[in-house]
Amino acid sequence: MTEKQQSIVNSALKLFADKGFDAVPTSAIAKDAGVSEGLIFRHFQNKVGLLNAIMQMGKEKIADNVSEILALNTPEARVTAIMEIPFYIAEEDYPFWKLVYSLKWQNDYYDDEMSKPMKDILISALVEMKYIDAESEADLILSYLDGFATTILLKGEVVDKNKLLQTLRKKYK
Amino acid sequence: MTEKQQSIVNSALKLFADKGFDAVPTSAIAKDAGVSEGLIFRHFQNKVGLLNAIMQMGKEKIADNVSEILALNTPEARVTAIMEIPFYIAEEDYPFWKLVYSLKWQNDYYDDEMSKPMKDILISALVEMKYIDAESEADLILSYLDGFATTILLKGEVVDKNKLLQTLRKKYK
Amino acid sequence: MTEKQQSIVNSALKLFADKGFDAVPTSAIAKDAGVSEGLIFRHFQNKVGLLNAIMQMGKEKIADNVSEILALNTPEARVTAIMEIPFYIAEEDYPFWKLVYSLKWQNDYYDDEMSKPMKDILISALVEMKYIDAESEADLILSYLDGFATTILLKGEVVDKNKLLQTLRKKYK
Amino acid sequence: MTEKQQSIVNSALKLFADKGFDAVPTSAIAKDAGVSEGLIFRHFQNKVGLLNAIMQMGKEKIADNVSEILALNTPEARVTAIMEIPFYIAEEDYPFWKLVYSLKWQNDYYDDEMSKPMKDILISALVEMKYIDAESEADLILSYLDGFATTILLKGEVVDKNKLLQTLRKKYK
DNA sequence: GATGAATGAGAATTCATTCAT
DNA sequence: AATGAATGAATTCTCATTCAT
Repeated sequence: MTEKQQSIVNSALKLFADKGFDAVPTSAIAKDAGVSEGLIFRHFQNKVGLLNAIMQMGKEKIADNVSEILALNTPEARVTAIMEIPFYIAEEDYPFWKLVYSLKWQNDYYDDEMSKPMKDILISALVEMKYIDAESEADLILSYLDGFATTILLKGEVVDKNKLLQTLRKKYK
Repeated sequence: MTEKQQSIVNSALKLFADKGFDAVPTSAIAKDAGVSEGLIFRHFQNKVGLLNAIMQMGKEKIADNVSEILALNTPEARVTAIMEIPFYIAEEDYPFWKLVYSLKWQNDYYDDEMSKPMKDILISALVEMKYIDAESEADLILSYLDGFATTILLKGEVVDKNKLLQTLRKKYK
Repeated sequence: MTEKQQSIVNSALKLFADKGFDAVPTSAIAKDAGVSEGLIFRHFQNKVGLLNAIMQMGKEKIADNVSEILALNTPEARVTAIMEIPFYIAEEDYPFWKLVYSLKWQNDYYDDEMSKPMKDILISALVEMKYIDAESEADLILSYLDGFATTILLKGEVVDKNKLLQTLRKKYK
Repeated sequence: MTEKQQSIVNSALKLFADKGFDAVPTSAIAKDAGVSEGLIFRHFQNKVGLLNAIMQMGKEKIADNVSEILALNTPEARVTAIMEIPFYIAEEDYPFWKLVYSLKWQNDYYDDEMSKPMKDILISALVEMKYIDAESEADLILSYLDGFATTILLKGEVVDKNKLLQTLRKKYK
């Protein structure tokens, strides 16, 4: 990926995360990226192609996450790690996650791809832990995860993330 | 509000919730509502005015919710009721809540107004219950709430809501 | 003409004179006149009909002017009177004349009707005064008239009308 | 300025001069100019931006006029030259001046900028010529100028411009 | 006579996308 | 690869006009 390509992706990600995919004209992306509008289409075919490229890059990050979690020894550790994912998102990755969460509400395409691997890991961990209704238990934990993500990504400046994590951990001693 | 005005609001709410505010042209709303496009602007000034009207109507619903919860006797009951709100949203109100949640991600204007009263109730209930860090505790519960809302509104057809609630309650017996 | 009809005409005249016929929506007229938009069409058929009604009323005023001038004894007095017409327009008639002058530039329909009688009087007066090229002389005087009208109607607050008239008269002792 | 940009400006000037700014849709300009409607907005932002561009180009023409007049040796020559400006407007510049004069009547924004330099030259010439009330004298001459412009631009085909100028000069021999 | 809801045509503007250079 | 002019379809919004009450 050339420097300009990267610049387009960065600008698009920032703007999409901020205003939503549909609210961002390609002209705004080109301007922010300091390139001509035509270049976006030469590199990414069309606006959706640009979105796909962004999501593709994100998925690779997620794959890394998944393997880290799989590397944990106990099922308990794996479950906890998943639930606490939002607390460990690097600030530089906030735009990507904001975009993922905003797309959830309009488009189920990306969502499944993102959460499916986590759900699979969760269920097998919970089965290993002898939970009777592992699926419902998994859904509950994924709900927590979504809730924490929502809070952290949207109220990052208002809510004390670390205190929140502490409070959470006390419950799950 | 005339019949046609109501029809516009209904169609807009449905479409906004489904595709997102920015992805719905006013022509689509008019068509769905069976009115001329101009009428939207005559009644609501502009597209944002229409959105505002929808949100205004929703806020009244929320106010009702708030007073119901305040009517509960014990702080424990109030806390539980808030956390479980998403499980009790009527299906006919799903579009409104989907819209609220989707707007959160591009526009924090409405959000504060929505969650502020709940947070206030939570904090005073938690103080009454002698929690040391009531604020963090409240944030945690509101995070749960957002997570449950996300799951129920988005995966309503895939996830068994009642089972999920049962699983949740077992934890907070 | 009923009170509301008069109110419509007044508002329309004021707004047309100020912003130009094409720049004034009928909705603005209705609002300013304090009547419903439909009423304009009931009384005047359409927007052009309203303009015609205004111009018709103005023409009657002009006819009065014409007879006053015809009543003057000497041809010199008549010529002078015509040239000085703009200096004697009542302030309340400014909007009407501004409208006439603004329409000149888009629409030759009204202009002829307004200036034709004056030109006829001028020519016969000038013939009587033994001018060789009465027509050119008349055009020159009508040009003066237009110039004074332009100055007085547009720069009424900036230019001292009376001083200007004095200066003019010194030339034509 | 590209060829198409120039074509837009030409068409707009012609149509605005003819029918008035508010009466000309951008679609008509695009059609006349043989370009897509969108191009107008890409180059000039909006309809008013197009008008501004036209006026800006015209002001440069005026500046040329002003310097020519300033180059004249005697104050008498300068005064006469200003008064006679309308007689020397090139036919190709008629549309621009028609536009200026038609805008005067709804919008005084441009007017001052146009006539101010002329008034300044006039006053200093008249002072040099020992006129007691130079300002009023200047206003009178500017009124003449406006009158001649009105006649020539609007009745150019009906009135004999040269004869009129002759008649005028006889007065000011 | 009077209102105000409603319409439909059209006007200004936006925007994804193409294309010559 | 990169630009920027250009397009055409859509989109938001306006406005004269009609019509039921």
